[in-house]
Amino acid sequence: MQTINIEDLPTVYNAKETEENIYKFWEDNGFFKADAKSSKKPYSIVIPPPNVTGVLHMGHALDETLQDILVRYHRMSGYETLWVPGTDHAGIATQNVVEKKLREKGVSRYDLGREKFLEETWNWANAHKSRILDQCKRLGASFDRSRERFTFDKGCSEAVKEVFVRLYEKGLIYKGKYIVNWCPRCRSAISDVETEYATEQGHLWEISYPLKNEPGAIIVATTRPETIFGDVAIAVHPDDHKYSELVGKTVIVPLSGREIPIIADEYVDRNFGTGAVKITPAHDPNDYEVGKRHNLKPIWVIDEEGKMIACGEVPQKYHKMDRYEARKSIVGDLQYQNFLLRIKDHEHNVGKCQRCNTTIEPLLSEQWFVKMEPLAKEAIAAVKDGRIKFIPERWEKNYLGWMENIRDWCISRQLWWGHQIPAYHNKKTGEMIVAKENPDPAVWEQETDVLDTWFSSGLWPFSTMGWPNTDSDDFKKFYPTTTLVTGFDIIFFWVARMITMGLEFTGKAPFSTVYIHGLIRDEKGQKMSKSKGNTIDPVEIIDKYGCDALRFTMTSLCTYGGQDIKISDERFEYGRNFANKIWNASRFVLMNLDGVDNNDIDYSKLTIADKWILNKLNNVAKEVNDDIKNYRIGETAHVLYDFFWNSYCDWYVEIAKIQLQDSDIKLNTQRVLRYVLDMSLRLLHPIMPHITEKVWQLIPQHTDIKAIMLAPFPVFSSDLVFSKEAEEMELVFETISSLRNVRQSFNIPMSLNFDIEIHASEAEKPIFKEIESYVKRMAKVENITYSDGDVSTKKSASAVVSASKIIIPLENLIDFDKEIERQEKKLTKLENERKSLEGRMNNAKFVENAPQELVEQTKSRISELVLQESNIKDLISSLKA
RNA sequence: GGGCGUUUAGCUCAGUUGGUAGAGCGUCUCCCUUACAAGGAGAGGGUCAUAAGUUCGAGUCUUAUAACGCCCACCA
Repeated sequence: MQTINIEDLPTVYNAKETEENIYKFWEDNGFFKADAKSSKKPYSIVIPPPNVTGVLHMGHALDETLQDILVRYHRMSGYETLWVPGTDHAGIATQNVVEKKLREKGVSRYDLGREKFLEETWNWANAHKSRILDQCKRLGASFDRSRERFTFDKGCSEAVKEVFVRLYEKGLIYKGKYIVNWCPRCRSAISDVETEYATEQGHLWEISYPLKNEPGAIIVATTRPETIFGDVAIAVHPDDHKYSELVGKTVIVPLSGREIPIIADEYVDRNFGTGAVKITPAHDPNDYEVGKRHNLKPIWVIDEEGKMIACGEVPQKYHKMDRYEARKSIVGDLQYQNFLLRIKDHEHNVGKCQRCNTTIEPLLSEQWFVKMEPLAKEAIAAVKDGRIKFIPERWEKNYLGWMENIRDWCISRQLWWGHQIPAYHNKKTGEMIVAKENPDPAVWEQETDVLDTWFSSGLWPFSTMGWPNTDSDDFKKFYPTTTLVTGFDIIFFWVARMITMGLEFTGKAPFSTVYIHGLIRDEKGQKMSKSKGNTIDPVEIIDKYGCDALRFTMTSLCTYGGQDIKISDERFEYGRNFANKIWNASRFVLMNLDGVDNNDIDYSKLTIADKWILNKLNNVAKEVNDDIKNYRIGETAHVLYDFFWNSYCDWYVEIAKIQLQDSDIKLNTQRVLRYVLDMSLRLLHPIMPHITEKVWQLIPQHTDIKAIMLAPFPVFSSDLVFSKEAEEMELVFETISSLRNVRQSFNIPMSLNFDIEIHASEAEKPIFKEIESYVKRMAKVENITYSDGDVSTKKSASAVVSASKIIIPLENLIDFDKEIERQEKKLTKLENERKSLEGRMNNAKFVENAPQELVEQTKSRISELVLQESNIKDLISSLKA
C-alpha cells in the first residue's frame, strides 16, 4: 500500500471508503480461498444458505458476522479455513415470488405451463442469486466465492437423486395416502414443521342429526360445519352411558340425507362439547384414524383449492363454493331447517402455512414420505454421546425431544420449482420405478411432484463438498465441517435434517458444534417483519455507521445464553464510537512512531507502565482465545472494548506521552505502543476486520505478512507476565483518581497546577518515586515532596491512597467543612466494609470452611482498611484542630 | 397439557466451578488539556421479581409463587 502522510488522516474515521477498498484488497489477493491440499489442520463452515430471492436482513447480518468471526479467528490461528457460501432455491418461497410477478401481468403459472414457468423462475433465480451474497460482502464476509453453491445446482441435484434413490432402496422412502397439511393457496402439501399454529376465536356449532326411522336425534358439536357432507359416522365414547343406547343406530346427515352409523371409539372425549363427534376422515387427521379403525370410506368434500367439491355427496348449491363461504351458507341452511341448536364461542388452534399464512386444510392425499424413526436413532445417539454439541446446551434437549418423537417427513410438494422426484411411471402399465435417470422417456414419465426444499438443504454440508464423490479434495479435507452457526428457529427444519442425512450417508456427523444464537428483534422485542414495518436494513446501518460498527455492536449484544437481541438504529453508535476511538488512538501512535517498524522491545528498559500494559494485553489475549473457543463472543467484544479504551487509550497512551519525552526510553516506548496496538488490532480483527486491516496497513511494517487477516492471532505468553508491576500500577490509578477527585470537588481549575506532599509508607515510597512523572502530568501536579513527619492537614485537602497519605495544601481554595464531610463519608464507607469483613472473620465456620486463600485475603484487606481508617482519622482530627 | 427462557441502576442488558454487583446509553458537575467533543475528567444511581430452603457465605444452587415471552402437543 502507498505511503500516506499521517497528518492527512481525517480525525473522523471514514468507514465507507475504508471498507470498500479493504474488501477489494482481500478479494483481489485471493485471501479467502481455501486450499484443499494444505497440510494445515482444517476448519470449515458452510453458510446457512439464504433464500435465493432473499434480501439481506439483520438475522443474516448476525449469522454471517458470527461465522466470519470464527472463520477469521481460525484462519489467523493457523488453520486451513474454508467458509462455503451459497444460496437455497427455497421452493415455495421462490415460486410464490415468481407467481406474484406473473400475476401482476395477469398470467398464472398454469397459463405458462411447467416448462415455461421453470424457465421464468430460473431466470429470476439467476438474476438474484448473487444479490444476497454480494450484500454479504458489505458485511466483510470472508467466504470463498470460488466455491459458491446453490441447492438446485447440478452437484446438489446429483446428491439429491443419489440420496433419494438410496433411501428408497433401503425402504426409508415410501409413497402413500395420508392426511397431510395442505395449503390451498400454495396448492401443495407441506410438512408438519412448516405448519404453524395460531389461536383463533371461532365457534362451536351444535348440530342435530336425526335418528333414522325413530324419533330423537344425536347432537354433535363441531368447529367445521362445512365438512358435514364428508361425515361418515358419529362417534361417542364406548363408556358414555348417555349414548350407549344409540351406538349402532343410524342417523341422517342434515342437508344431505345420507345415512351414517353411530359408532363407539375411545378417541372421543366425553367432556368436550356434547360428547358426540362427527367423523370426517378425508379432512381431519384424527377422524382419519377413527375411520380406518372402523373401516369407513373417506368422502372428499373440499378440493385442493379449499373449495367445496362438485361431487355427488355435496348438494349442488354448494359446488365450487369457497370453504368459508360454504360454512356461512351451510350454517344458515342448518338454522333455517332447525338442525342448528346452539352456537358457542370457542377458541382453538388453527394451522397456518408458514410461507403464506393461509389456513391449512388437512387433506387426505397421496404423498411421499421419509421414514424418520430409523434415521433418528443415530441422530439421537450422535448428540447424546457428544459427537455433536449444541451451544448453548439447552437446545440439545429441544432437539432430542423432537427427534425422540419424530414423525415421518412429508417430502413431496405439488410445486414446479424444485428437485423433481426421481420416480418414473410407465405410461402404459402404470408401473413405478425409482432411479437417478429416466431409463427411456418414450416409455416412462417422471413423477410431477418436487421435493421439499429442506430435503436438499439437509445435504448441504456434504453436497457442497463434492459428495457423492467421496474422493474429491474438498470432501476429504473439509468434511465433516467444524461448526454450524444458525438461529434456533431452524433447528427442526434444517439442523436436525442435516444431522440425520449426514450420519446416514457419510457415516459422520456433518459438524461437531452447533452454535445457536438468538433472534434479532426490534427495540420493543417484537420479531422484525416486513408486514409490521419494523425492519432495520443492515445495508442502511452499514452506510450510516459502518460495517465494523454493525458487527461490533451486534457481537457485543450476543450473550452466552443465546438470548434474543433487541436492537434499534441508535445502538450502533456504540460500535461506531469504538471504531472512531480505535482510529484516533491509532493516529496518535502513527504520528509518534517515527517510522519504527518492528516490535523489538528491549525488556531491560521497560517501565512499570510498560510492564503493566504488556501484562494486561497478555491476559486479554488469553481470555479472548478462551472466549472464542467457548463461543463467548459477546464477552470477547467486551473484553477488547474495555482493554483498548479503558486501559490502552485512557492510561497507557497518556503515560506514553510522558515517556516519549524521555530520550532514554523513547524508542522503547514507541515499540511498546506499536506492539500493543498491533496485537490489539489482531485481537479485534475477527470482529472488526476493516478498520483493523486499514490501520495495520498504515503501520510501518517490517514483515512478510501481507495482511492482518493472515497475521498470527495473539496468544498468551509466559514471557509477558509482570504481576508485581501490574499490582503497583494500581497506585498510579488510585493516586491520580484521588487527586482528580479533589480537584473536581473544590472546583480547582485545570489551569492551576498544585503541589502535593506524600506521606508514603515504607514499601510504597520507591513506587511513588518511580511514578512521579505520571502523577505530575496526569493530575496536574507541580511539585511533589515527601514527608515522614506528622501529618498536618490544616488548610489542606488530602487523600488516603493505599497505605499512604497525600496532602494537597490549597488553603484558599478549600471549603474545610466540605473537606471534613468528604473524608468522613469515605471513612464510613471503609468502616462498613471492614465491619462486614470482620463479621466474617469472627465466624469460626468461615475461617474453617472458606478457602485458605480467601481467609488470608480477607485478613490482609482488614489490616489495610484499619490502616486507611486510621490515616483518615488523622487527617480529620488535624483538619478539625 | 408438557418443556424452555426472562425478571439485576431511569433505559437496554452483562454477570458458568457460590466469596458480597458491572457496562453502554441517559442524568449531574467541570473541561475544545497538541489522537479523538463519535472526546476527556469527576459524581450520583441497585434490599439483583417474591417467599422459603441449602451454605460460614446466594444475583449465582434447590423448591414454590407471580408476571411476561417462546416452543411443542390430535381435543371435535
